[in-house]
Amino acid sequence: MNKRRALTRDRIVRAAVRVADRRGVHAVSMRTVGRALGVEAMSLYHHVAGKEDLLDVLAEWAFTRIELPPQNLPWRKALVDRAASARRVLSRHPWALGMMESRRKPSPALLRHHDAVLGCLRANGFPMILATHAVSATDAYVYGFVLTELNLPIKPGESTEAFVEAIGLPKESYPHLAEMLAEQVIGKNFSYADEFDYGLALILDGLAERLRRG
Amino acid sequence: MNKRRALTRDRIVRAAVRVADRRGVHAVSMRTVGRALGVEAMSLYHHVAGKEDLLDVLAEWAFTRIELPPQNLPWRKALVDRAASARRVLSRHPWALGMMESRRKPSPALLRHHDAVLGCLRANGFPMILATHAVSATDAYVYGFVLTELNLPIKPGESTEAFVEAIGLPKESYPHLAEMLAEQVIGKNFSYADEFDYGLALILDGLAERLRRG
DNA sequence: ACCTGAACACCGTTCAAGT
DNA sequence: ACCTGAACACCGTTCAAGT
Repeated sequence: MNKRRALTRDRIVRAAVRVADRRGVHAVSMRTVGRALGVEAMSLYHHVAGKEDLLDVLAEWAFTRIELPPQNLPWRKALVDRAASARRVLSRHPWALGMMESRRKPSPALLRHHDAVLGCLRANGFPMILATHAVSATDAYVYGFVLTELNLPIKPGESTEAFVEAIGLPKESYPHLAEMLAEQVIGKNFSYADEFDYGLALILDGLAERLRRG
Repeated sequence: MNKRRALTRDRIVRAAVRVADRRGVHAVSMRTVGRALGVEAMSLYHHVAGKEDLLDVLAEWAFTRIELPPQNLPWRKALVDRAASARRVLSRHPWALGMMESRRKPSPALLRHHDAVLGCLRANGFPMILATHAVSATDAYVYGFVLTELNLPIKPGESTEAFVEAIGLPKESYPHLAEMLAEQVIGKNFSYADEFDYGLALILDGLAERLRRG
């Protein structure tokens, strides 16, 4: 059914995203993406420089999904919204974060994003230096949180018992970890996801304090 | 020269680390690691379950490099030291962070690490809940910062001009980014690495405040 | 201009065979 | 018990050939 539609860079990216979402980045190959489009692997080379280029385009695609903050939003809400949006996108497409480390040039989508956030902070009276700190700190926190979240042995829906089970290691070796689990996880409806807001608030409170002090 | 030495899991990991450091994770294959040991790829299967297992062991190895904080250290210094150690290790072995997303069970080294940090915070009077927040927030920040640091288009030594050059995009499209570069980067001896301490201080100040308030 | 088939040098992994 | 050679089903990429 795809046979008649012309091959475009855009159709290729969307097919690659589909493959990556469903079967992981490791499954993204010139051949699987070609197959998903009903086309030979070699046809892709007319629209994409090669595998590396395909992965670059994939990373770029993910960053365009993250919502840009409106310039006139209060800064705290803008940063919270942006963090939530980034977290949502990166959680939905786990391959995107893993690719950041290996990609080269900063993607236009990332630059556009940083520019918008800086603009919003400036409009809210942030000195440029503080705006830079704010972007750097919140960015790092969001990326890192998603990274550890993806690395957790359980998915959001699962029971905390499954979590403890998954770790399942002798109490004696990890006394404080065991205490932590006993106190906060077992029996409680602990959700690691809630940690996100707490840590973000730590950073935002710090920024508010420094903005106030001038 | 390696011909006579018996093959062990340990020698295999060290060879894999060497390959990953020198030529990237993508270059780590059963065949290249075998070659590095003067052995056929198939020999590795007697000590390692397969490629996935080899990568797990590689990730585990990296985390064992991160220094554990002594229990009796003041909490703030302990967290700063640990952040610095983690950052150093993950920067030296960039493949480690990229692998977190795809690995399964939490590594013993990671559990041991968290246990030690929790222990140190508890010894410093942290309620368990606050200690959990502290570990979660600083962990996320450190991982995320290293991730963006690795993703930067320049290496620490290079000039800021090279940085601006590398971005090299029309001022009109990114007015605030351009202003930021003009104000803080060009001509100044701006170092993105310095951002690390600022953001970490934001988090640690927040924790100190919450510890004081009880 | 766009797509393809065959070919090359690589992968991970299995398995029967060697020592 | 440990190592290997050959084989299988995969990769990315080149290139000459088709339409």
